[in-house]
Amino acid sequence: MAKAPTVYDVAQRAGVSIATVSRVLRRPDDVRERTRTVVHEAIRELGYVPSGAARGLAARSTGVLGLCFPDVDGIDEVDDLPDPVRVGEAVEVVRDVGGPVTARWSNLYLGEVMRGAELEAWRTGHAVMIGVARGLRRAQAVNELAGRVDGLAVLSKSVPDDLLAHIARRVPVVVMAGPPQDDAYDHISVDNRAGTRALVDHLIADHGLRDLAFVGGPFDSPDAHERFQGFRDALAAAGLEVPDEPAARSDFTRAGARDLARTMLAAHVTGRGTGPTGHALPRALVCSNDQTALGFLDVLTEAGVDVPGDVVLTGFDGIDATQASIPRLTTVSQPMVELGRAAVELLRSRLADPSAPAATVNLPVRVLLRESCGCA
Amino acid sequence: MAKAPTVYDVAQRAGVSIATVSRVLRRPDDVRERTRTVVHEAIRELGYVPSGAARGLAARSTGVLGLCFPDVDGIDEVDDLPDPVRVGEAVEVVRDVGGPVTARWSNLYLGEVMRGAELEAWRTGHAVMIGVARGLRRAQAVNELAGRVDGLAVLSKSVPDDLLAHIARRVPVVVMAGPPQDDAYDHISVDNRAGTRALVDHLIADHGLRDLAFVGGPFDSPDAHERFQGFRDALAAAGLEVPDEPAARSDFTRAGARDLARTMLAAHVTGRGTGPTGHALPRALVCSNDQTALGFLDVLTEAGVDVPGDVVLTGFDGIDATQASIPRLTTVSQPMVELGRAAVELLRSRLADPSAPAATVNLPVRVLLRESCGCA
DNA sequence: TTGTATGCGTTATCAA
DNA sequence: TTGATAACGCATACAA
Repeated sequence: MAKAPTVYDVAQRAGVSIATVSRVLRRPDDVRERTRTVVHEAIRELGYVPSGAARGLAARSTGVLGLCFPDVDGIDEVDDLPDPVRVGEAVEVVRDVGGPVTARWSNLYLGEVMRGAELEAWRTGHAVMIGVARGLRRAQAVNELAGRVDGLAVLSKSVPDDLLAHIARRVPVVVMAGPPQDDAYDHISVDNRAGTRALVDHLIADHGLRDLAFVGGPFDSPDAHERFQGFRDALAAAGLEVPDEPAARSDFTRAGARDLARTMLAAHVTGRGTGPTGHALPRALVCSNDQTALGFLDVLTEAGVDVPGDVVLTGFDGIDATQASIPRLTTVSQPMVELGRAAVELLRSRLADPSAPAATVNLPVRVLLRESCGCA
Repeated sequence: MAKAPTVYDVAQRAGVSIATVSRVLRRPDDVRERTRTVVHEAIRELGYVPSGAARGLAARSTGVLGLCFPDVDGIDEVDDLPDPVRVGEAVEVVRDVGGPVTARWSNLYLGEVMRGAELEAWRTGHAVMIGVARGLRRAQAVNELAGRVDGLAVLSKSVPDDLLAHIARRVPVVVMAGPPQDDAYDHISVDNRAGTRALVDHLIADHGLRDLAFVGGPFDSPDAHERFQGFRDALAAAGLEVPDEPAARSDFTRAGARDLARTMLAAHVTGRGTGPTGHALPRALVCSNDQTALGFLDVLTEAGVDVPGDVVLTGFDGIDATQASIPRLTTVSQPMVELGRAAVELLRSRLADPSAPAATVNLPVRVLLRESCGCA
């Protein structure tokens, strides 16, 4: 890196002015063919690569869009992250005895969202910069990210409100995947409620189920809450009794769901009333996410309860593991890639028309009917 | 976005010079406490966010590291990518009859690499910018990426050699996951050869296998080639006959592997010789990647061939699906997150000492012994 | 079609 | 401890 060549170097070598060099790159049609050739030659000989910083400064636009995610690694401070250990060239041989399959929901989810965003950004000639709001320096990191981009897509809850308000004064912000909210930002949300509603409609109408229970998620999850509302909508529409609260709440993890399932199973087996299977499990368990449903499936299968024969089970999210379970899980798949694409799309239209009123795009979901609800 | 405030605005409001504003942000200790407070107040009132472009220009360093990947979406041109279709709020209900599970190896792989890179970058106060080398404008996109970062980590084969040479004159480049190569770049490679060697050593030593075959990958895959070398190393060390070529070659996809497996199976069943299972399948199939092994597993299981009883099967990569198969697949897991971390690490040391000789870091892999090789 | 000159918003050097 | 002021590398309005 001897010192990167600049427009001046190229101009000198090509025997033209710096303006011409710039033009060759930005508006080739305004330059005589011969000149263009000479300049390109100089560029190639010198190994010239334009400085993005200088360009962004002069053009008042960086051509970069930002993506801000919450931390999913459970790493909060620099100290939490051990220095990488390299065992040299040693190959470790490990007897893998199994155990719970690693839950990589978040990784996959975010990865897909990024993929969609990158795709749409590429399509429109933008670059993408990613940032994770984590740690104590979170504010600074988010701030710097905002300073480097033309627009910022933020995953709901990943940035504190006041910080978000601050950076939103500099760049357009779109919030991804939160509940539709009435603030100053553009929103891109996923139709949790309608998705659950459609799923439960199916259970009631096509499978004739009437004894359904909802397994909720964490209290502070707006997604889980909306899904529960969709559940209630369906019951109400069918004239069934509508519960005020979920029958139980999971923590959205597979392991947590297993514990919950065991507890419920024990209570029912020892307990009150009988159902088709000799105990009072509901005929259908509508779970607020896939991990929860899979955890239940683990326990039910282990206990000899047939799914969907004895208990119908459904999830939400559409993670890969739902295709691999036995039976495969009926679920509602989230448009993860679309989420990223839509965010970038919204950002672009906001950039094009800064004065338009804040918009909310509600992305449709897809109900995937598989074996766990009794569909072939 | 009324027009973002600048240092001048902040300085005026705080009644100080722009130099002081800059200092408050970069070297707070050089500023009197009282002054600091005043400036911070002005910053907050004005909603000031420093311009990354201006900063990068003045400081001659952007604080951003770049990550360049090959396209994995099969999208080559803008026209290949349909405009996103929003069905409004309609929820689509789909009967999912199954079929091959979508192969998302690349996505997951790249996602993990990014995760590692982001983590390490965050740790050291850098931002990460991603770029996919795809389409006709690939050269321009890569060029622009290079112009915006302090260093660039490139996935092997994602950028043409001449282009790479060009941008390497401006920013340090590290090549990820290619074969160790003797060029001017820093490399971070995965120990494909030693990993396969260790795996096959295990099959021979611990399971007493002597009739092993290697299912290769595409001709142009250096990874597949190295793994084959590791296979040969192990056979040679055990005094077994060493083949010059893989017994067969898959295209690294599960579907392709299935076809291949069917062909092989047919040939053997109708054919020459007999083995423990009544036909001449080798006792062990060492596959060059997981998808290939899983495709074989599909077909073998379907044909009633017991794995590992009749045929031992192994893969390479360590994708999630290998934990879900029955039996679970013995494989060699790639250090994907580590790959990203190491790349950023290398970039940093290169930035710190531009004159150091090009280095190659060989990342160790982990052999995961599971049921498909006969381990409990 | 090309060149000149100015400004973009910071950082950093040097004085004060 | 603070303030002037000169880069930084490019885009662009205006002249030629």
